[in-house]
Amino acid sequence: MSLKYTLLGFLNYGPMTGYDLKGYLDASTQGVWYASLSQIYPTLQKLEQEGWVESQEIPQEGKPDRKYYLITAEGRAGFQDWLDEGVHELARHKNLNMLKLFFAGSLPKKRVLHHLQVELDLQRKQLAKDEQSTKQYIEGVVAATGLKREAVMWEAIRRLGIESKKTTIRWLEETMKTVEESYDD
Amino acid sequence: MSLKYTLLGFLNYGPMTGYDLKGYLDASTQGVWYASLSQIYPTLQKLEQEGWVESQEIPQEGKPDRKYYLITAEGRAGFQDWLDEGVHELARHKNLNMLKLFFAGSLPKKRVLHHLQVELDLQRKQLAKDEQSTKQYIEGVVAATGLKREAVMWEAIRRLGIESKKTTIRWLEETMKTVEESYDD
DNA sequence: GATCGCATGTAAGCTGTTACATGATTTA
DNA sequence: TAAATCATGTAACAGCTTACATGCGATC
Repeated sequence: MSLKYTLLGFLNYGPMTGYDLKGYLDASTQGVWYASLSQIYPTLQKLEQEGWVESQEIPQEGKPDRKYYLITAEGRAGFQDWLDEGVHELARHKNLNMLKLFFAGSLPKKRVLHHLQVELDLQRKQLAKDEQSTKQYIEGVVAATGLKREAVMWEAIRRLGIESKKTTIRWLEETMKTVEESYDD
Repeated sequence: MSLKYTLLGFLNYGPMTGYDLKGYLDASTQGVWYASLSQIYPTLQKLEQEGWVESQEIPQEGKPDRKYYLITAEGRAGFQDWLDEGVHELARHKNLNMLKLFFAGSLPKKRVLHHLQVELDLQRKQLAKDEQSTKQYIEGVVAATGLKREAVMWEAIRRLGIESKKTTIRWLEETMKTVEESYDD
């Protein structure tokens, strides 16, 4: 269960709430991992049962109490073991949008171009977001926490996200041309 | 349930067994979709219950009978509806290997470089496979079935897979350099 | 006045993985 | 002789999504 290690990885930087974790996850991992709040909260509870994290509630007014999670020594050890473990196969991603394009041969040309254009717009919009926001975000976290060394890999993953999106955008542009030229209706 | 549509998409080209479908899926979608046989077989059974496919058993000796699935008119219509439906958000992939690299700041330099090198080897090996095999595979299917128009998108997806892997390889090489230069232990 | 952000969760259900079971033939 | 290929599946479990529930304060 990889979400456990994702959460543990962030808690290793400092105590946070489930809500905070969701924010960090969305803002920093460039889509390398994703989870919803309704998966995060129960996972934190399981981690607590296993003794890998502890929680501490801070009362608030007008809002639910903030429930901070802190990584324990066992959690830290478990996380380091996971980190150290070798990787031995490629990730297999699933991409519903590309799956649809894979099968799009039986759709009218106009509709294929429309699907491609929608994906292109989405990718461009996301790239613009990534380029302006994530870098500042990382700099902010480093300024606040002093985690300079970690920032090397965060920055690397950020670059990977940007380069991947650029590759996809180039591919979408080229594929639109190919489709325009390659068949009739 | 997207596996349903994936299977239907292939069955739309012609009757096949579950085992065949697994082969096509692995060989042609460039990791755009993935499924195990133990997910494919029950999914085909569900599709049959829903009347979107029909099956026909061909006896064999020494091996289990081959069970061919054929798409029905309802299945074809359902598939076309799905294909035609607009897409409105980006896919979110999860990549365990990259997640580990994201957190690798607390690992010794040597170990980070090792993880990067393993991933680089895997990506290069897969790229080599894709470059030689998938193109021939597509040409073979077109020769056998005459699905020329479909081949435009298959070929496009194949190029996307190759370009994505090249981008990742370039990133891994650059990141190894950055890590070598950026910190001490 | 409606939606967004903050902040926590639960419950039901669907999706997907891993391990198991069978067994002949072919390849390394 | 061991492993891979062909060919079908089942059962138990883990992972994940969607819908629901609550409620204040701030912004549009």
